[in-house]
Amino acid sequence: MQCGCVAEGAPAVPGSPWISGVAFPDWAYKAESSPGSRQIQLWHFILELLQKEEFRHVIAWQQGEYGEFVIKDPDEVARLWGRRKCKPQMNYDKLSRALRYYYSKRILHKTKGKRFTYQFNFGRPIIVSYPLWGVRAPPPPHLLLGAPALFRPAVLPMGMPSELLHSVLLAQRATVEQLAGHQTTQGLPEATEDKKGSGSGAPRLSSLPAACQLGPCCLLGSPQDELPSLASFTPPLLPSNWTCLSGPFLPSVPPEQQFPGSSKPDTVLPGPRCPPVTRPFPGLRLLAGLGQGAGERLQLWPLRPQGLEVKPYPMMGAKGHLDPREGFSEIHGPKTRDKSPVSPQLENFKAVWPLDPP
DNA sequence: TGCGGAAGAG
DNA sequence: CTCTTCCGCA
Repeated sequence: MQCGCVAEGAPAVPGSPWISGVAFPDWAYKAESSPGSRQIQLWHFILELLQKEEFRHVIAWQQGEYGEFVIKDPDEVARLWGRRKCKPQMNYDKLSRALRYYYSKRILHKTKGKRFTYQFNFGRPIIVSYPLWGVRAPPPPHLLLGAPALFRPAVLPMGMPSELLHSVLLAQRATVEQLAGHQTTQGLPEATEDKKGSGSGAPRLSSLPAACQLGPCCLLGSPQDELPSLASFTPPLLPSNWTCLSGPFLPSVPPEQQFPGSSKPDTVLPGPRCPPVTRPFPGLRLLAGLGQGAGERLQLWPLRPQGLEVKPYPMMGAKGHLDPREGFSEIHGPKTRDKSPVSPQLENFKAVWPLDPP
């Protein structure tokens, strides 16, 4: 940002029509996720573009698969990226090389057979919190259900950095809003505090109340209070198979599988799994011992919309290393989504927020 | 088109 | 560490 070749194509510019009037939040540039100061990472950038309507002709989410996006205009994306990074010589060849590095980091993988199509590794679904539906101005559920292809459940990868998480949610919400023609005015993840990213090792989602840091996930009583920045998120469809937790609960998630920025050790304490549920999510059943159990995988089985089929999580090699695609578990969205029942009780749904893995 | 090694910059 | 740049290979 000092080279003067910033902006343009850089959504971070103030005043840009960010989905909710908020320029790309600070957290996207946090040192934790970006080496050496606030250098934006490519995947951040990609997400940025994906969120902006004006780039829809250049890059866009692909309907059909979760997290899949298509680079419609490789040269343009490269140009934008180059501009952002002050690398005038940037081209798609180079950019794609960078993207390929993400394969091994399990951030992305290539959608074979589809040109310029990549997919964020939203495998290993974990629960993504849904602050109350409609806490502020989010579109009503039916909107979500009405546009199935556009709202894939927020299936996020274990180890996904909260930044990505935010972005994804943001993106989904963007879509939702665009679709719904909604104009929400508030509520984006403004870099809620955080400032103190404390470099590495610090738990992200620093805006979480202390209580949430006790365990890998937490139920928020009042999202808008606890997680102001997320409170107004429009929740994507509920994944049919959620694994709430990460890190300590999934012993088999070796560091190599973590996403950048989340590979730091420590911090997230095992603590009480899901803290006392004050108001249990209706229709939810907690499987896998809240208390103990080998696998220690807490799964929430929400009302499963029929048609939602879920594949079991991929196993991690004993070695702990996964092939980029290995860890990708697809959850086929409502192929036969009969927009059915996402349940009327969604409004009572409590946010279950996975802390970043250590 | 896409992949991944190698070297190097910051 | 995250790319950037080059390049050979398929």
